[in-house]
Formats: sequence, structure tokens, C-alpha cells
Amino acid sequence: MLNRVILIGRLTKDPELRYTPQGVAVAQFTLAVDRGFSSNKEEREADFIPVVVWRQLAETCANYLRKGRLAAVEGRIQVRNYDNNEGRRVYVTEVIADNVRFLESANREGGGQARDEFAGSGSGNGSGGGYGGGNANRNSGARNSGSNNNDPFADDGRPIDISDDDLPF
Amino acid sequence: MLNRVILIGRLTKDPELRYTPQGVAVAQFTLAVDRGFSSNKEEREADFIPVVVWRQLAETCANYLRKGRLAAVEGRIQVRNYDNNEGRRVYVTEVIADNVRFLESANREGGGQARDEFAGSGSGNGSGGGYGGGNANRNSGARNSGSNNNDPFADDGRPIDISDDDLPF
Amino acid sequence: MLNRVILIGRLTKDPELRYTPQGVAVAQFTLAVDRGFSSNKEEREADFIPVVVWRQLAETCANYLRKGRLAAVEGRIQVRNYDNNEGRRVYVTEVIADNVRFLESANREGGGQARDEFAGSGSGNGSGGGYGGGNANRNSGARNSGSNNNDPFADDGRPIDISDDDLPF
Amino acid sequence: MLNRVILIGRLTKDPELRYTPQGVAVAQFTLAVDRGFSSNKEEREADFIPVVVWRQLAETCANYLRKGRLAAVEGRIQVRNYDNNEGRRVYVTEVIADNVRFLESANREGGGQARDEFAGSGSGNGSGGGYGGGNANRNSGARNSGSNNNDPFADDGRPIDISDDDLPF
DNA sequence: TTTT
DNA sequence: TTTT
Repeated sequence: MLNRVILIGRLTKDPELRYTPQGVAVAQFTLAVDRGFSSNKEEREADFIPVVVWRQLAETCANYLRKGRLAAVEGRIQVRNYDNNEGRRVYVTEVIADNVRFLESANREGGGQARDEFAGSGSGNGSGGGYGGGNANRNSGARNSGSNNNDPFADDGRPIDISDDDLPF
Repeated sequence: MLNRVILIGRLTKDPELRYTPQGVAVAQFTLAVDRGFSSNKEEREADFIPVVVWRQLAETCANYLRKGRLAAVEGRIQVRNYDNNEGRRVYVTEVIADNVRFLESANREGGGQARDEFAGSGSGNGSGGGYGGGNANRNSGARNSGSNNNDPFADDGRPIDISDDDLPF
Repeated sequence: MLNRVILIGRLTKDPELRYTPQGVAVAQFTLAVDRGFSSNKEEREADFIPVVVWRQLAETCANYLRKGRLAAVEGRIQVRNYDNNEGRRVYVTEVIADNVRFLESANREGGGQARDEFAGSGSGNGSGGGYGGGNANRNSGARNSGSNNNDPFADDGRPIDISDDDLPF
Repeated sequence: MLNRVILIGRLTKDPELRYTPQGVAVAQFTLAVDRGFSSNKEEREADFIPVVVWRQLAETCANYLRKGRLAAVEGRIQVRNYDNNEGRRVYVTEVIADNVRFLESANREGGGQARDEFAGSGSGNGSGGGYGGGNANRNSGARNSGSNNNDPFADDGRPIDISDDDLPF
């Protein structure tokens, strides 16, 4: 009925960008979200929350987000399952983001100068707004040339399970 | 950068449906949101929060929501201002909803039988999904025949300020 | 930094109430959250999201929530891991709720008459407000008499991992 | 029943810190929240949303937040009203924050070196965690010495309406 | 393993 | 001006 998540945290790695067989972009990254009130503990505690982003927003994230950057993510919790190679059912919980805010400038390790870049797939921005268009082409080109290691499988062999049913449109 | 509101409460009145000069539907209603922890107070306390809904979702709300019904609303806070007839600037704060859940069946006072109807204008459902299409026509017919008291002005003369700039598309 | 989840869905089973060795109440249940926009699919789709509730709120949930009931949950995503009996690391993602709203009256299958009961562990209600106090005693009594299958282990042997570190106070 | 707001934006001014007659700290500031998708407009659009913070968190905000800083705010919408000097009822909508995250280091204009400071009045941290205690004393000293323009009235004479009933404990 |  |  209603399923809404908002997170602020830091990327544990650069985002990984892949494409479905149909050429749809998917990015994945993990957000380390500090728990804050761990007053009495030695180590700093955090939850490591996997985030999945689709389509144009995936490409924008791949372009602008890097390991260590602070980001805000809006989305929904998705629980999916698959049977692993031992025939056991495994449950995977991810946040499917429909809005990502880049809370730190890109010039931490180089060129950028902008602040508060944003990237969203908000309510009904069918046309795509200010960022995009050309991107799509460039990337789907890359996709085709990138051939068969573009298929959406994680390094550990677990499927990312991207069928057209998942596409949020 | 990020502006997200989620409310659950009861309608203080039936929704009011209007149309812009361009024929875009807008509904308004107020949610009474109980504060809950007013343990020691006589009267039960609530916040009365004005909600604005656009387009197809406006029409669905007008069709299904009624005074007293429980609803969940997702949206963003919008603050707008206008100068009233005494030349004084007045600020109006509303929640612009992009998702409304009907948490009570319509058969409280009559015919309906469904439970947990939903209505959303989620991420990019351009075409409108299961509810709609015909609606638009029926209603814009009503709009035209409804003549000149269909214009989007509140009873107290304060403009609801619906220009094309507000349209979330 | 920020980790906020809001869900509305139906319980797939009655809540399970347990107690830590220190006598702290924990309840678990799963919320089936309909995805809504699965227009073209046969089966209705949902995410099944595990929810964990602590202390007094756990007991209130155990008292008022039942399989099939509609509830709203506010909380945060927590990812924890343990090594299963095959020595493999397993990740468990749950929503740790700090606020639960009962969106359906309890009289669906019997006695109750109230509507919109609520139960929260809101900002700083250290003492417990209107519901509580006596509860704690009554229940921890029940706990002790309930003897040794009160320990917080799921039926499948996977630990629920309730140490004092998890206690949100 | 449920009333939750999450905002990310920049302060339009330094926070204003006041004290109730009972010595309870209140801070107010306004967040400028960019709307994002104003693609086709000249001017950058934003909502200017008033935020109110109580007690220890008020003092932390007054210490760390400054005009122009980026912050995330979690809270609830509160609508209150008062009769102005012309005997007209005026409605004021504010976000009562129970959690504020400082998303930019304090060293933008000087001394600080920390990053991602946080300040919360989270679920049940009755005692106050790592920051506080002494603060209260120091500040209520400041309050008393600050004499009679410490009373919680806005510059325009509109009351901020802080009675003990508003205190979230 | 799932709810209406 | 307010809902259960």
C-alpha cells in the first residue's frame, strides 16, 4: 500500500552500472548509514544498505557518485528471492531508488565545481528534464559494444533479476 | 533538495474538485491528523493540514474520499503567498500530494464493497494504469457544462493559484 | 545519518512475542505491502517486509495486531548478519519500528469496539504515557513462567540476535 | 495518526534561539528547499519552510547551523493559529523537528573541522547521549542574564506560542 | 513460508 | 471553519 524509504549515507564503493538485455540501465551501490546514537561503542556503527537505481537516474549516479560521497536516497524497499546454486532460497532486500541527491560536490578528487547537483525521476517527468538525452545514446552504444559481460549478474553469480517487470514505467 | 511528507488522518469535509482554465483537475481537502500523545489533555488534539491533489488523482479522490474517511497521503510541502485584499502578504502552506491511499472502504454509508482501494500518480505512470481514461472525458465534460463557478477560487475569495507552472509535469 | 522507513500493509501472521534473557520484549511480524501498480500482472504483487518491535510497543502490537490487519509502521532499516550452521554469512534486513498505527479496528473477529487505536514510542516518551507501567510487570511475569522456549530464536534456528546493544535506549 | 516530514535544504539565516518563561530552549530557522524540476524557469524555485526545534537540539542547532548551510530535518507538520492585532485569525504552519543532520562542515567560514556532525532527539534518548547536560545549565544561565528580550516573540510581534503543552516530553 |  |  505504501512503502517509502529515505536514507542519507556514504557510498562504500563506486556505483556499478549494468544494462539489461533490453538495454535498460541499472546501477547498484551500497550506502553506509551511520546509526548515530552508538554513544558507548568503540567502533562506529552503520547499516550497509544496498540501493538499486534504474534508467537515466542510474547513468547519472554512475557519472556523479563515487566511493565515500554523501548522498540522499528516496525509494521503496523491495524484497526478492532466488534459489542459489545449492538449491536454497535466498532473500535479497534492496532499496529501489526513485530519487537521489548528491550532497557533496564532485570536486573532492578533481575537476567539478558544482554544488548540490540533483538527479531525480520524479512524478511524471516523462521527458527527462535537464540531464539526459544524449546520455542515453552514448551509453546504449557502450552497452552494445560492451557485449556479453554487460549482462546483469553480480560478481558472485547471484542474479540481479532484471526483467521488464521490474521496470518502473 | 528533498521535501517529503507522509500523513495519515481523516478528511474534515468532502474533497472539493475544481478545474483550471486549461481544464486540469485540482482537488483540495483537509486532513485531521491526531497528535496521539496528548495524554493529559481533555480535548483530543489534531493538526488540520490542507492537501492539494492534481489531475487524475484529484478526480479519483473526489470520487472515493468523503468526510471522516481515513486516508494516507504522500507528497511535499509547498509554501506559496499572495497579497490579500488589504494588500497584505499571506502565506499558505499545503501538502501537494502525489500519492493517496484510501484506508477505509467506501461502504461505510452505502454501496461500495471494495477495500483498500488505491490511487497514485507514481513514478512515471504516464498512461494512467487501471483507473482513468474515461474519467478524464466525463469530468472535463462536467467541467465545461459546470460553467463559471468552476473556476479555482476558494469561497473566501483567496486564489488557489493554479497556473501552468504548478502542474507537476 | 538518516534512515527512515514508512510502510502500510497487512500482517501475514499474528505477531510473535519473545523476551530477551534480560526480560526485554521483542515482537516480530511480516508486513505484506502491495506494490499497487502491477496493472498487467495476474497475481497481485507485494513485498513481504519483516518488522521488529521492542519493549512496550512490542507488547501492544502482540495484543492488538493479528494476521490480516492493516497497519502503518515507522522505523529504520537495519541490516545484520550472522554465520549460519554451514559457516556461511547470512544477511538479514528488517525494519526496526519505533511507531506502529493500527489502521483497523480489532472487532473484525470479535469483541473490540475501538477504532484507530495507536501505539507509539515517540520522541522521548520515556515514561510510557497512557499505556504501560503495569504491563511490563505483567508480561515479564508471563515471560518467566513461560520458561525456556521464550528465548529469542526463530523456529528455523536462526538467531534473532537480541543483545543489549540493540536496545534503542 | 501519522505525520512525518523529511526535508533537505539550506538555512536562509542563522537560527534564532529563545527560551520559554520556564527556561526551555526553542530555535527557529527557515529552510530553503529547492524544487529541482523547474527546468524551464529562469529563477531557481524553492519552498521556504519554517522549522522549530526544542530543548537540547535547539541549542545544538544554534551552535552549529548558520545561514547557507545544508541540513536535513526530520519532524512533523504543526498548524497553529492565533488572533492578530486586527482580530483576525492567522494560521501558521511549521515543521517541528525532532532530528536535524548537519550536512556541511562548520569550517566553511572559520574554525571547525568536523564533518557530518549530527544532532538528534531520537526515539527515547531520555538522558541525552553525548552532547548535553552541561549545555543546559550554561545556556539557561545565558537566558537569565539575557533578561526580558528573551521572551519568545517574533520580531513582528506574532507570538511563537510556547506553552508547556507544546513540549514534546 | 506469506496479507486483502 | 474542522475528523474518529
